[in-house]
Amino acid sequence: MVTIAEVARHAGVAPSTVSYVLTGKRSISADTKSRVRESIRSLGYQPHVHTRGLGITRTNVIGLVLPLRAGTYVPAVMRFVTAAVTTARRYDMDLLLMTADDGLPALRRAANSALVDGFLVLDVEKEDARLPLLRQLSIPSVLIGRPAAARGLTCVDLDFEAAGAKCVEHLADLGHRSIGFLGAPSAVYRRTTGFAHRAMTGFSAAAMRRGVAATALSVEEDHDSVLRATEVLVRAHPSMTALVVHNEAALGGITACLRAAGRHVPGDIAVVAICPDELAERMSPPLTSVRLPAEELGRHAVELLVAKLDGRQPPPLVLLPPKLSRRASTPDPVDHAPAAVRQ
Amino acid sequence: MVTIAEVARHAGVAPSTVSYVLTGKRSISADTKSRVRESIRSLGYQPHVHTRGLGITRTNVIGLVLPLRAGTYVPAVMRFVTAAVTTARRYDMDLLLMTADDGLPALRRAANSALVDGFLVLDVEKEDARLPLLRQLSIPSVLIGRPAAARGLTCVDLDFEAAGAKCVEHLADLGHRSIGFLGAPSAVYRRTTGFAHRAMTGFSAAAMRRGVAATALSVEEDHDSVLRATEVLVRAHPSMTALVVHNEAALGGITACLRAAGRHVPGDIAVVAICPDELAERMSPPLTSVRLPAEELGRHAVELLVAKLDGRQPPPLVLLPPKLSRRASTPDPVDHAPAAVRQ
DNA sequence: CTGAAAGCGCTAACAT
DNA sequence: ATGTTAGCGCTTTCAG
Repeated sequence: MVTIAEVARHAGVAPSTVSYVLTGKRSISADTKSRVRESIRSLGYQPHVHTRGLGITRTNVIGLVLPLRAGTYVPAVMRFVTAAVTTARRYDMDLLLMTADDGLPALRRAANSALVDGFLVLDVEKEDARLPLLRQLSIPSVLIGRPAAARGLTCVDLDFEAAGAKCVEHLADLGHRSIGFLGAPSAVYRRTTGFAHRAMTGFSAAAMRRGVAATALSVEEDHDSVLRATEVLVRAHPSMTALVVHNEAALGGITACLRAAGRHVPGDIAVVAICPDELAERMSPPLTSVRLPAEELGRHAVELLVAKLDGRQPPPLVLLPPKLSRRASTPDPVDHAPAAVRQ
Repeated sequence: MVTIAEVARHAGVAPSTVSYVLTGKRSISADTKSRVRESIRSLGYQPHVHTRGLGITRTNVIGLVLPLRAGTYVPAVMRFVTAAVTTARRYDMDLLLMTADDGLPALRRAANSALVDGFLVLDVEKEDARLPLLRQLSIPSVLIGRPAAARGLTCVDLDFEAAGAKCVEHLADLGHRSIGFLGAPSAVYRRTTGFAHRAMTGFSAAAMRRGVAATALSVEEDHDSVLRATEVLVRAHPSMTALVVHNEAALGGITACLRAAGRHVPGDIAVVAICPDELAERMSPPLTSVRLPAEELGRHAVELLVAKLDGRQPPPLVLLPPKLSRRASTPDPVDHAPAAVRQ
């Protein structure tokens, strides 16, 4: 291993001089400087990561904090990783995937040892335990998600409130006057996960604005629960002609469950999903959906972090606007469709 | 910042004693141990990774070398990453995704600066420029792939030779006597990529053993090339009743192309693919396939690396046996099928 | 402008 | 079973 001492010997100077050439913290004669540079090159010297007093030298590594808790759906997380790693490459940076269940010690370790230049944090909860630490660390971080107290932090997220609203707008424009909402498992709402809550809020508020009847229900992950929820909705609200689904697990069986409850998609009931585009496209019939833009979120997150590392002051919050793609599950109203019923 | 010295003072012992309590590298009296532990807790001590003598202490980070060259199909690579990151977590290790196009400087940097404990190298070519460096580095590495000179290195790969053979065996068992092979683009064979070559070799050798007529063709990635290749095969070998396809890009259009050449799958011609299972399942008709087990390769690779880090001596080469899943594209022979023709 | 030398927090010989 | 001490590679005083 080639050390600073060897470089110094090779260049005929003191170790400290080499250090100063590297850090630029004091002026060095052009002659010495070039001699040291030459030695560095010819010996192939590489600074040793574990001995940088203050993070003066960048590591060009971004710490991506993604706890692999039980129940984490890894492929979904990987969509973020793919986007982040691709974007990071454009800035000549690498990604350290930090998957420890309890992030705190790992975060502290990585920050203190100057292993990474900054953090990207996934899976952010409303009252996230990691926030105080992140604020206090010397290296910057960007959150994917939207905690309650974002003060002093940078966040990227989909505007889930607008997403919920957009679903309602689309359906109301098509003439629907009674709309159901199938949300995440109730545990998600009980935890302070935020995004689920915000989508539901957006949905309800938009329904009020448009004078549309709205009924929201949380749905567990098992098939039975989906079946029961749809039946409840259909029975209690026979005039309901549209459904918004914000639950990827439930999505797979939704058409079949509605059919079991006596409703045909899209003839009897229209469906809009909030989910990744690929998923919506692959359903039969293909579902109109507001997309969950993992790719864009990942890309923006990296770009925000790079901006902070460069000393720029990026906006504290980037909220991606929702984009609705219309597919077969929300056709134009036809004459023989069940009459829309005013609330 | 709480240091080991402060903990020592607080517990009334020497710094080294604290260190030994932490590392467990020598026996400490139960009394002292608990006193030190108590001090650590009450002072909130966090080890500072910044100063570990020689790379004796591990960083618990694995460097995953995956050059994101132009043309790299990221989702395919991510299948390895997913498997690797999940397995690494089980050993309490993290993954550093090193995506620089030219791996050499990055490899050297990571190794010299003790950023990672070892490397996992993807995308290994037969004469890989990184091999000499990897051999000479002080940290271990595991290759996914199979270079020509594997001496001193550890490799994991699918046994592509057996995979090619397995396709032939299956088809020969069904009575086919003339089989075609559509391989990777010719550039892949010209480059020393190995796996393509080995699959083809296995195919040809098995055909010889079984006394089956074999015709191999390389296929470019564009649709036209697929069309042309199938036509050539069908025309030149009218008695051909089966096809082995080792080319993911060509797979999508293969059924249509055969149809255009006047052959129906599986009525007129049977098809076996070497590709990920998901892909084969989603085709219509679903294709019999030998699966490309990215998940297992990733898992094995991490496990081999961990073994080396623990000072164990893992086998230098793990060759996963091919697994053939039969699907609709290779039905049992029926009476009205074209008569099998002996060579 | 440059060297010598004292640490940084920690580990591992070498002592007892 | 524990303490003492000499480094690890690098930065940063302190002296010229």
